[in-house]
Amino acid sequence: MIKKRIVEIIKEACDNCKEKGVFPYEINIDPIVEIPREGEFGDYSTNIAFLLAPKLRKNPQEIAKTVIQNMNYNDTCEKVEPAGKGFINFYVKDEIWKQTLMDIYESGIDGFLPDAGNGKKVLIEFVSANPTGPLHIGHGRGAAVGDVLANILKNTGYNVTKEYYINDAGKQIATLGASTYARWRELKGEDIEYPQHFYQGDYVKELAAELIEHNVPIPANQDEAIKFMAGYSGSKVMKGIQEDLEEFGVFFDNYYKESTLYENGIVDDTLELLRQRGFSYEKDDALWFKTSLFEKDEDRVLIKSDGEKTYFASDIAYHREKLERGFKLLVDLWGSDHHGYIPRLKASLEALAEQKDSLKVILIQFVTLLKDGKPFGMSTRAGQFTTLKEVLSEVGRDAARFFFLMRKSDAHLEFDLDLAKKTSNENPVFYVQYANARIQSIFRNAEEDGIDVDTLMAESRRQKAEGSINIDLLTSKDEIDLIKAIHHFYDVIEGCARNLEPHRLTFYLIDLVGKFHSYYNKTRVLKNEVNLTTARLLLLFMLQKVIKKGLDILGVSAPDKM
RNA sequence: GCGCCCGUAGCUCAGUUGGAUAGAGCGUUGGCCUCCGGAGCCAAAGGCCGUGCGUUCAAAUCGCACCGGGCGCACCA
Repeated sequence: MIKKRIVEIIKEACDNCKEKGVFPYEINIDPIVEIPREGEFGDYSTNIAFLLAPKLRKNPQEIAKTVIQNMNYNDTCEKVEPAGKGFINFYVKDEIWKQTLMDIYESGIDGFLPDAGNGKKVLIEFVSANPTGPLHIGHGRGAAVGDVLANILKNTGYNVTKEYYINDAGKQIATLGASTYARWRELKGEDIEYPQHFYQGDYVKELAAELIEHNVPIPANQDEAIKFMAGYSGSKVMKGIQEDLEEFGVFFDNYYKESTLYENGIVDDTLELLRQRGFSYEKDDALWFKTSLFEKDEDRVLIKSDGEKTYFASDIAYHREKLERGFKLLVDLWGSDHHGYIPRLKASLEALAEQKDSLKVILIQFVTLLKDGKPFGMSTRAGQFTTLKEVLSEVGRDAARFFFLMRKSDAHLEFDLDLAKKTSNENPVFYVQYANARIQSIFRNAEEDGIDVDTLMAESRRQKAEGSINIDLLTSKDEIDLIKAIHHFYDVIEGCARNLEPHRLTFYLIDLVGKFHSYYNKTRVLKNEVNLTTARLLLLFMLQKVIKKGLDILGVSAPDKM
């Protein structure tokens, strides 16, 4: 990593300044090195002079000059310049850039990616839709974001577990049972009123019809029948959800049932623990948690006056259980309408384990479907669904996943169905995939010229050892820029992981691929002088590795032909 | 009333830990293959970064107030 080398160079320079007595004392700040906006400010820049200025009581421009004078950068940079009001800009040697290309080849793309996680155990919980109806498009967005985030964390050295939490103990499942029972009686010819608060979707009728069709024996007692149907419908719906997720390319390591928390006494244990520590109290025949002790929020009910436990109670138990399973970082993806729930849950983790910061909640904003430029199918009328399944069959997995990741997750997303279906440059999915197909096409043509790209790579590796490296012939600005862009994959992935923001990868890929398309248009790869062709093929080889890896993390396919 | 998110080009949106002259796609206008895939490329036009005040060497980014949009504020799940 060149950036790390730059940080070292700066630190060394500061040490030199101290030794020579230029600085009165040891400088102990981590210099911030960033990639400047494209332009004349070099490959990297640091603001360290600004940070030192108040301490040394000197003008930042002067400090920048002093630091540079005491800097040994010749191994990495062709020049280092003071700029602006006190920036220090680093211009990395082209040879170094080219060298990193070979280094990435040596280490492989996986070895190249950062190891920020260091094996840390992460539990990422997402979707977690109640099994009372099919997944809708909002769940799809959560599924895409969660799955890709998991991929990113896995690729940066985290030990990741993906989990789906099933609320199977609450009232909703009971209502699903009652709904199915009511529909079942209707189908049996009874004239009954179907209550407003029951599930309105047609899938309930279908479930009831199935029961009749397959002659499933129904208990005669009404309560037992409802209970039976709750179990039946719940597992059927859950199965459907799993099938939809599978089609979407999302697989979970665990499905964790709320009911197991009760069966294993974890909820009662947790409540007892809170009571012992004095974080709960009784009022109006209910048991309350002292949220206000930890967060700017009101106290919340754990056990209602009728003796029933709230969802909050089991959620606390669930998250405590996550910590006890050894997870150090808990990532939850919730619909943004649940944002008000964050403080109380964090408060509970603080109360139980002083670990409120180990919980990171990512909010998923709403998705609006657009068709013919107009919002579509978002009726609030009960029972009207715009299901994930429908969207998938309309636009396919690749476009759906890619589109869900084109916005940061806490921003509204307009999902343009027409655009997602287009096979043109307007559709960014195809734009990215097309780049890969184009490179592959060049490789196919190369093969016709008797060049096998894989053997070529091995060859260039040997040449490197002999000191005559083909990549020396990559001299144009476009080529160096492409190499830099390839190298920045590292920073992008690191940023995605640090901020838990997978959308950055999507933007990076679009940008990277744009550089390639531009390069392709002005530069001929094949049928040049043989060493030049070789050098350019090598560049494309590494570029393709990054594109494929990026798409792989997004869970989007990278076809060789389109 | 209280809280959270959002406000950047005509539209949809990026903008790194606060950094230098604000970025892309679409749309508009005008160009580019005898040539590795035109599902592509190049160029132009387009901006009070919602408004005001503050913090800072430096603010689209942080703080406060206001305006506008969305969403929450149950002994619901």
